[in-house]
Amino acid sequence: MSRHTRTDGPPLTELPARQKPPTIREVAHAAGVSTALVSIVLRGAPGASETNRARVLAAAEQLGYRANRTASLMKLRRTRHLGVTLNVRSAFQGELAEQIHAAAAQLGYQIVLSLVTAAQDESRAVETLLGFRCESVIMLGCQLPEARLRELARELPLVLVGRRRVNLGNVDVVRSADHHGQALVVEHLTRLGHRDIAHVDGGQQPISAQRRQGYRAAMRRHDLGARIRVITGGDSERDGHRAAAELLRSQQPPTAVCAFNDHCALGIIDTLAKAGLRVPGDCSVTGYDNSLIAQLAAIDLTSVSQEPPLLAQSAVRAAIDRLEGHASGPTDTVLEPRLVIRGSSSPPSRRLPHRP
Amino acid sequence: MSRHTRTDGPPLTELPARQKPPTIREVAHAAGVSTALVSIVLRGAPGASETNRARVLAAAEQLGYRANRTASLMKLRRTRHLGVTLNVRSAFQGELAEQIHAAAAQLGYQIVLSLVTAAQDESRAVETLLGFRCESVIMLGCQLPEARLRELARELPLVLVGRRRVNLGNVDVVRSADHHGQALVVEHLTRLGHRDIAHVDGGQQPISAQRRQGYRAAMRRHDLGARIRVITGGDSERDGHRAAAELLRSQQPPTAVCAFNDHCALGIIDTLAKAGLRVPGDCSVTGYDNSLIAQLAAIDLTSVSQEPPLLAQSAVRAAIDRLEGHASGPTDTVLEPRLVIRGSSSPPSRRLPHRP
DNA sequence: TTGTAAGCGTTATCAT
DNA sequence: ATGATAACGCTTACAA
Repeated sequence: MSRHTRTDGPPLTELPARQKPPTIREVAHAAGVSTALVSIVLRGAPGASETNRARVLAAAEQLGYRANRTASLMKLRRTRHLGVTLNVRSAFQGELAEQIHAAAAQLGYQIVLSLVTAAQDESRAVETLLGFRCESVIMLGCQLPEARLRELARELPLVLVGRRRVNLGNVDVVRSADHHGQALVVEHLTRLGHRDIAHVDGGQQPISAQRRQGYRAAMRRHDLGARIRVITGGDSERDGHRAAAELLRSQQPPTAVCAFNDHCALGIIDTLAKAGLRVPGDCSVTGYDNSLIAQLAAIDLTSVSQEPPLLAQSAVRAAIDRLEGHASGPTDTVLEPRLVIRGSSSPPSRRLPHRP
Repeated sequence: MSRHTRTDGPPLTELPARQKPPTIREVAHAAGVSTALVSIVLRGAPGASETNRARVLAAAEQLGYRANRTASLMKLRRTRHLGVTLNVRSAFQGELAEQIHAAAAQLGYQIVLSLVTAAQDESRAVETLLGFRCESVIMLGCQLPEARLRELARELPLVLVGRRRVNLGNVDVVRSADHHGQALVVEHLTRLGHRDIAHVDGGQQPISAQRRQGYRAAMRRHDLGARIRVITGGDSERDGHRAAAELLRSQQPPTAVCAFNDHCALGIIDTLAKAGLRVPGDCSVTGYDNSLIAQLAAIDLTSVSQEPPLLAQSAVRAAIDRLEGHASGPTDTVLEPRLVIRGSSSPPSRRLPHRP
C-alpha cells in the first residue's frame, strides 16, 4: 500500500448538500462578540466576563453549535487520540478495549479503534490509525514481525499488550506473567492430588512457549518431571479436538489436562465427552484467559485471568508517559495472573482409567 | 454533558516536543515544485507531467510523508467517516462491525467505532461520533428512546440495526424478520414431532415481542394453540436459569423449549442438566443469533442466523444512500433469517417425562 | 476584558 | 502543465 494515499477508495470530493453545522463565527455573530471570546468561553478558559460568558453559551445552545474537533486539533497540532488495534472476535480483546477506553478517558484521551480482520491485517490497521493522526498506538494481540514493529515505533510510541519484549527496539510491552500463570494451574491440580498432568500447548505462538515452560518448571518442582507430557495444540477448539484425540490414543491417559487457552480446553472437553469420559470426574481440564465462555455455567471452566483492567491501565499509562515525555527507555510491564477455580477441575477419581 | 466541550478531560494543549511529520510544503520544496502540484500527484489526480510525478513521489517517499487527513478533511468539509456504536461484549455486534467495515471500505468510507460500555452510554457514544465529524451513524442494538433518536436524526443520517421502525421519524432501520425466524424454529420442532413447545421470551425488549408473536402464530398454524406456553425470560444466562426452573416446577414440562437467544438457551440447558434431564434426549432446546457460542461443539445449539453480512451491507447502503442524496424517505429493510440446525434439537423421546 | 489577525496543512480556483 | 493564493474552522499571541 502506498503511504501517500489517505484512503484506497475513490478520491475525496465535496459532499452533495446537507446543511453545514454552525461555526464559531456564527456563534460570535449571534452573541455579538468576537470569535476569540467565543473560543475562550467554550473551552472554559479564564478571562471572560460573566455577561459575555452567558451570552455566548446561550447563543451556542440556540444554534446547536458543536466544536469542530478537526479544526481545533489542526491548530493545536495534536489530537489526544490513542489508537487501538483489536480483533473484535476475541472477547478478551474486547474487554481490554473497554478498559482502555475508560483509562484513557480518565486522562483526557480518546481512543480510536481499528479492526484487525481478514480484510485488514495488523499492518493496515495501524496505517489507518496513523491516518487518524493518533499520537500513540496500543496493539492487542499483535503478531507483526519484529522488523515491522521497530519500523512503526520510529513513527510514534507503540505499546504491545500480551507479547514478550524481545528484539523490539523502542517498543513498550505490557503483559501478564504467562510462565507463572501456567504454574498456578499445575499447582492447583497437584494440590487436588493429580500427578499425571498433560499440557496442550498453543503451538508456534511466542506466548505458548512461555506457558509451556511454566508448566514444565512447575511439574519439576513437584517432582513430576518424569510425567511431563506436552501435546501440540493451538488456540482453537479444533486444536483441542486433535490434541485430546492424541491423548486418548496414549497408553495411559492423564487425569488432568491444562490447555493453552479456553477455546482449546473446550475442544478437549468435547472430545473427552464423546469418548465417554466425564469432566472433571474422569479427567480435569483447565483453560486460560478466563473468557466469558469459561464463565458460562454450562462450561464452568477453571481458568487463569490476565486481569484485563490492570493490563489496560498499564498500557494506557505506558502510551501516555511516552507521549508526554515522562518515559526514559522502553518499558516491560509484567502483571501477575490470577487462578480462577471452577467446576472443571476436581480431585482424580479413585479408579483411575487405564491404570494397570 | 455540555455539547460544547470537545472532551471531558483537561483542555487541549500543545504536545511537548516529538518531531513533527513532514508537510506537503516540505515535499514540494524537496521536489522543487509547488504544493498544488504535489497535491495533484499524491491524490492521483490528472494533470501532471510524468517527470514531475516521479520527482514528487520520490521526494514524498524519501521524507516519509503521510497526508494529514485532518487537514484534507477540513478543507473538503467532509470526512467519508461512518460512525458505528457497538457493545464489544456482543459477539453478534462484533461480527456486524467487521462486515460493516468491509462494506464501507468497498464504497470508499472509513468507519469510526464508538464503544457502548458501563462508562459510556449510547447517547454519549453517538456524541463522540459527532465529535469525529462522522457523516452518518449506524447504531448496533440500539436501546435509546424514540425521542432521543428523532433528535439525533435531525443532526445526521441515522441507521439502526436490529430494531423495529416505530415512531422513529427520519431514521433508517435494518433488521431481520424476527417473527419469521422464531416461526422457523417452531416449524423445525414440530417437524421433529414435538407438540409441547414452550417459549422463553426476552422480556421487555421490543424485539422480544416480535419473536414471541412469531412463536404464537406458528403454534396456532400447527393446531397447537392450546399448548402455547410463554415464560418470561431475558437475554442472559441467568434469565434462562430462572425460566427453566419455572418450567421444571410445572405439572407437565415441555418436550422442547425455544429461547429468546443463545445465552438464554444456555442457561436453560444448564438448569435442565442439573435437574437430571438430558438435552436433547429429554428436552430439545434452541437459541437465537447463531453466536459463536452456539457454534461451539460442546454446546452445539440449534439457532437462527440473522445473516450478519447481509445486515451489515444493507446498513451501510442505507447510510450512504441517505448521505449522497439517493434516498427518498426513511427505509425499513427486513431480511430473512436462516435456521441453523444442530445437536440440541432432536425428536422427543418415546417415554415422555411426567406424562400421565 | 475584548478584538484583530496570523497561522495549522490541505485542496481548489484561477491565472499563467 | 504549473504556481500563487484563498479558503476550511479553530486557537492564540498580541494589541487595544
